[in-house]
Amino acid sequence: MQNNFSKEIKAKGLKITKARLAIFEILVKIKHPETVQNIYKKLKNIDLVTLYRTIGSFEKNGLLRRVDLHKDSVYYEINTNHHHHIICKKCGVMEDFNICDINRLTKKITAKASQFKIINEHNFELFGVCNDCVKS
Amino acid sequence: MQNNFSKEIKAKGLKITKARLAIFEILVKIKHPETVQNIYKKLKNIDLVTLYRTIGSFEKNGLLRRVDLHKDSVYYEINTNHHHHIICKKCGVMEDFNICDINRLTKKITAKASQFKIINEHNFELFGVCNDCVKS
DNA sequence: TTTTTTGCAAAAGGTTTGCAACACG
DNA sequence: CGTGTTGCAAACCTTTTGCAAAAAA
Repeated sequence: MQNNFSKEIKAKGLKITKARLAIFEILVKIKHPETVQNIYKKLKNIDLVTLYRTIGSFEKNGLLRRVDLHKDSVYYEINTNHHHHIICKKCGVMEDFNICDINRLTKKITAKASQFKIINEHNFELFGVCNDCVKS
Repeated sequence: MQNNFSKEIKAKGLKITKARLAIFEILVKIKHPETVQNIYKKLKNIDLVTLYRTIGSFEKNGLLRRVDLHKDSVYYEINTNHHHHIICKKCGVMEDFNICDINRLTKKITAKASQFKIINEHNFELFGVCNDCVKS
């Protein structure tokens, strides 16, 4: 059982399985953050429990990023092309951006922090009102 | 029924009630982000359902911030003294920081964004390993 | 063949809803 | 007094757990 995504999964020390390949493929395709339930809807013949377990292990291994969009559910996104999101509080529309200056900021922050020198992950999402919702 | 917190609540157009004052007071005291369940434990004679509804309305009215710490539950924090958090991925210890350059960043970001000019909220949390956990 | 992963059923949590009683202003 | 808020019970939805069968290496 081999395809384009086997390498990424194997590189994390995980076994290649039908479920993992299918889930990884969906995540690569959708690009945008998505809920577990919506990922599940796109899956065929994979149990919801397996999806939860797979997402858990993908997240732990850094294949997946968890994104907080201040919505009811948790969203997950494939962890490539480092970027963040602006979310419209009115209609929910989303746009990506890639300015985040994280290196410069973490340097400044760790210089001041008393308990931390090592920072290796970050959340950064913006919320506002999209141009369409401003008009109406 | 009046105390120090009546003003803040009234300013948002909410009625002053026993539940709202009690919940607001707890949130002011704990300062750190906290789960609904833990806030509930500190409450007396207030139903969990009322707590959920109150948190919902406080959040909508900007009295409360929701903070994503990449843990199982959602955390809430009183929305004063703008700051963010560094969380240790190993032991969960948390430290505040207040460098975030949000104004400079949102200017750069909205200049490039195609669908957004107005940004009025943001998430920004860092994750790393605290100095104690590095040693052990 | 050994170890990990999966599916199913069921349990456990967390959050929301409907409705009648109550309290604020 | 009218409207918004609360408490209770129950529903609902999400996520986790245990265990036996199946699959990967």
